[in-house]
Amino acid sequence: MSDNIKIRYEARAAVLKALGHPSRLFIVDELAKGERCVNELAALVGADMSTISKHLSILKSAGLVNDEKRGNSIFYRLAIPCIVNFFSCVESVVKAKAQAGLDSL
Amino acid sequence: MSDNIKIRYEARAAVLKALGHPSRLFIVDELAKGERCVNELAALVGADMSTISKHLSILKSAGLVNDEKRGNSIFYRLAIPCIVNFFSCVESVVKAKAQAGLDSL
DNA sequence: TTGCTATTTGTCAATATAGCCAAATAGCAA
DNA sequence: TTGCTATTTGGCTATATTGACAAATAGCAA
Repeated sequence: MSDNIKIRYEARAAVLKALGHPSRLFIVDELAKGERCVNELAALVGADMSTISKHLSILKSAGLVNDEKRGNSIFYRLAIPCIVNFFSCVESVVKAKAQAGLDSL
Repeated sequence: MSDNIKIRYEARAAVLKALGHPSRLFIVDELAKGERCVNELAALVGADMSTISKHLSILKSAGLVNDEKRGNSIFYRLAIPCIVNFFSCVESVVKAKAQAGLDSL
């Protein structure tokens, strides 16, 4: 793999890596419904707000979400909504895998 | 997040996590063109065959690839080709991020 | 059998990630 | 100002990942 290609795949992998955590995936799904503040997301996920804040900063670094401060809350929203279109394909992988598991019984 | 929902998001995240590595992403892209054996992929990526083998086992555990032994080679192929459709969206995230970087200069 | 090739698995060190608590920061309200 | 809420950041430990080398396994060919 040449350096150029490597850099390109690293950039793409960073996006997928950011999505590769259950809480972050849940957050993205939630933001697909509309903007949410950190507080709300922390309650929905059921984790410490500092933990959610760090997850959001990972999503933001990956370019997946934007934030906007209003009052003393910070609202996050999806930067690129097409992300959500992929989830049905991911789900088909999960389902095919589950089916393969059943087949082997 | 209820236990049920948590388990569902963990399953989805596992798929995305498997894609969240440059070498594995490259492998998936390569397999989108057709089946390849470990040997070929190791040469293309430029890494030790044992390293590629482990990457492939991660992709396989995630349900993203299948393998078939023929002769003394093992050929891998994509299990669920829709994965590739997502890459254009990932690319748009990467590009938007790059543009945002330029804007801030 | 022996030798050769392809692949996987075990081990290990370096590195990265996750999540909690505590502390720092910022805005609003009294 | 003080206090309250929302959020981020620092520090920490536990855990997971990566990738190389060596060793084990399997199939083919002589």
